[in-house]
Amino acid sequence: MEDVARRAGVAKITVSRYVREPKTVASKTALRIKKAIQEVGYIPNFIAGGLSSNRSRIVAAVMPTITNPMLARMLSAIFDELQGSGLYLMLGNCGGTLAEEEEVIRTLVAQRPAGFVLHAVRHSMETKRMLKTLGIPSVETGDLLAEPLDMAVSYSNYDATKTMIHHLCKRGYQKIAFVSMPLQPANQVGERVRGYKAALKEVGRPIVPDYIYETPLSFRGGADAIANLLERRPEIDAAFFAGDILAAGALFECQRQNWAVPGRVAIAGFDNYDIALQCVPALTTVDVRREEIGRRAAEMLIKRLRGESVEETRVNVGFQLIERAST
Amino acid sequence: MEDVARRAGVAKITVSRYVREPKTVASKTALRIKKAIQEVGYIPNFIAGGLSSNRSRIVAAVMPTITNPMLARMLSAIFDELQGSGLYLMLGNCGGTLAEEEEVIRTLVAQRPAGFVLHAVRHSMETKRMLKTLGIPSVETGDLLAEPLDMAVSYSNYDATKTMIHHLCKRGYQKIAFVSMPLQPANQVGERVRGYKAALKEVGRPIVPDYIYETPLSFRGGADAIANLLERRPEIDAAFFAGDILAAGALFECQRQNWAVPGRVAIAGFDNYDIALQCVPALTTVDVRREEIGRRAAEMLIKRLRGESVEETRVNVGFQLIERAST
DNA sequence: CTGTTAGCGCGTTCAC
DNA sequence: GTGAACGCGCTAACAG
Repeated sequence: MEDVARRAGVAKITVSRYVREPKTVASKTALRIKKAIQEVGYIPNFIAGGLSSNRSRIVAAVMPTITNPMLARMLSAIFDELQGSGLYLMLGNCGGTLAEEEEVIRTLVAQRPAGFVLHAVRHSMETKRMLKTLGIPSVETGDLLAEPLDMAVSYSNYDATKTMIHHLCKRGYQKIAFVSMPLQPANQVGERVRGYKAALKEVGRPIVPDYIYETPLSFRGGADAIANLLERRPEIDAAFFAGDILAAGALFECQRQNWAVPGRVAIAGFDNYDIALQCVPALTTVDVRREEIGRRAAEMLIKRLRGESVEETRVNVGFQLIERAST
Repeated sequence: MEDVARRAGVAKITVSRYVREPKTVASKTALRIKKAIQEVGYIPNFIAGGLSSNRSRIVAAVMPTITNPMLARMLSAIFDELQGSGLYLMLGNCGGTLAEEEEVIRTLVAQRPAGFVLHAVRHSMETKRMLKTLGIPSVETGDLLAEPLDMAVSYSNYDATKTMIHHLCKRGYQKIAFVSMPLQPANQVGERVRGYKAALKEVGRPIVPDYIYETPLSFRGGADAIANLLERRPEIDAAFFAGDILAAGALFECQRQNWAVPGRVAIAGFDNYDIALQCVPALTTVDVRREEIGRRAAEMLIKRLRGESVEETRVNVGFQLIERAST
């Protein structure tokens, strides 16, 4: 940068201003600087800039996994939005426990990110302390918590599940199973189980522990679930899967076993992943607009980083029941 | 850090050493420092450290998209490996052209990443210049290029496709279509088309332009492809899809249309995604170990960053033809 | 609109 | 095994 300044016959600070806000320097000067930058092949160093301005351009996203297509979609939306504002995206993997998230955040904060996107639905005291101490804004995306750390954009897993179970009841199904990925302290499964139980209670049905099944989030997991459930409890006539991947896996198993869907068993999913529309029969599911969650989460962070105030810090993007042939 | 040093009765530099390499300070001193760190709630700042040591802990991965499950798997493996060495992962989105990649890299280098993982198969001159000027090591993962920029871990898209087409020929299929995502200057589609054509040539079959079809990488894209191909060219009796997502979408379309697979048309995929094994019939496909590519790419970068020399800079992880019921 | 001065929080280099 | 001085590349704050 020194080099550039000399060539352009200005002070370093003027070059710095040109790099950050080209409009703040006179157009003649700007032109000289531009030329000098090209001659020297200057590549700015935002790290050094961040150190001196105490402001980094990095946003950290902490997710349980990125191989889940739904999270990948959200992450992608976050990324696109950040990119438009010259921000960078750094990844963190938080597993399913508070301790894991704390550990990841402890290492991430050493990079002094400008903001955090957190997908976990709960956080340790130490996590909260670190974010507070450093004054780093955050957006939570996993569920619409009553009291977010800072900001939140999501939907209610509880309501969404309840709505789906009510739909299955209305369609006349009597014995409804609930299948999900393993329950973890920090994931949304707990809220979904709550929704399932609440719906059954509201229509006066008993809660049968055997109808609740945890399995890995994969096609195979869904297939195993439906096979096991129907073997142990043949009276089951509908199953809700907390993820279309699970539901599709179950559907494939039904095809292999020649169990009619929804004749023998109705199948409902969650997420409205592409496959839910494309598989045969198409799956009833819940649409959650992950892209919108990602986009708005990024927007809120960006606003905050610009120093603007964010009026709505707890945004509900809602969900939508999508009825298709599988139920 | 000053604070911590005072409390522990040592100089800042000793604290610094403790943070980076706890073993280099005497155990008694270390204990005092540890205590002081906890008391103060000190959070190290690797940004500042990087500025002074001219070494960052960030690795940038530049991919065309992360919503592709295959890339997500690779990315996840990269991430896990980096995490073990205290490195961070930053994302970049390179689209399909050299210019897009150049632009993304131009902005990413401002964060002075310690290394790059590049999935594109070609790069602009300026991209090469930037990486060279800054001396940033890189690993390419998109294809096994003859002359990588620096290091490369991948497989041959050309060979893999050729192997698959030969398999279809051996199984007796006569009119074989090729379906892929849109060809872009920097993606692997070109290599796969080359493999398709080479295989047909080797067995003395004509190359019919109508049999080559580009479609968006989605279930819907695969469904549209098979529907259009069979309408316009009913003689087609097998189709290779450059992605299991496409192949599965085509399979779903066949189920809707009651076209027997492989009776009416054989379907082959690429990637050995979970769905290929689970759908009915299971899909013949090519297994590419994305996790291994990601893991080894990260390993090579880590070695390089440690100052160790990397003997094998061009690693072929190979591929494997998986024959299943769909062909 | 542009320049000067001071310092961000560390690590490097040498010394002890 | 530990410490002091200096500087990494840039920007805040103020002045002109």
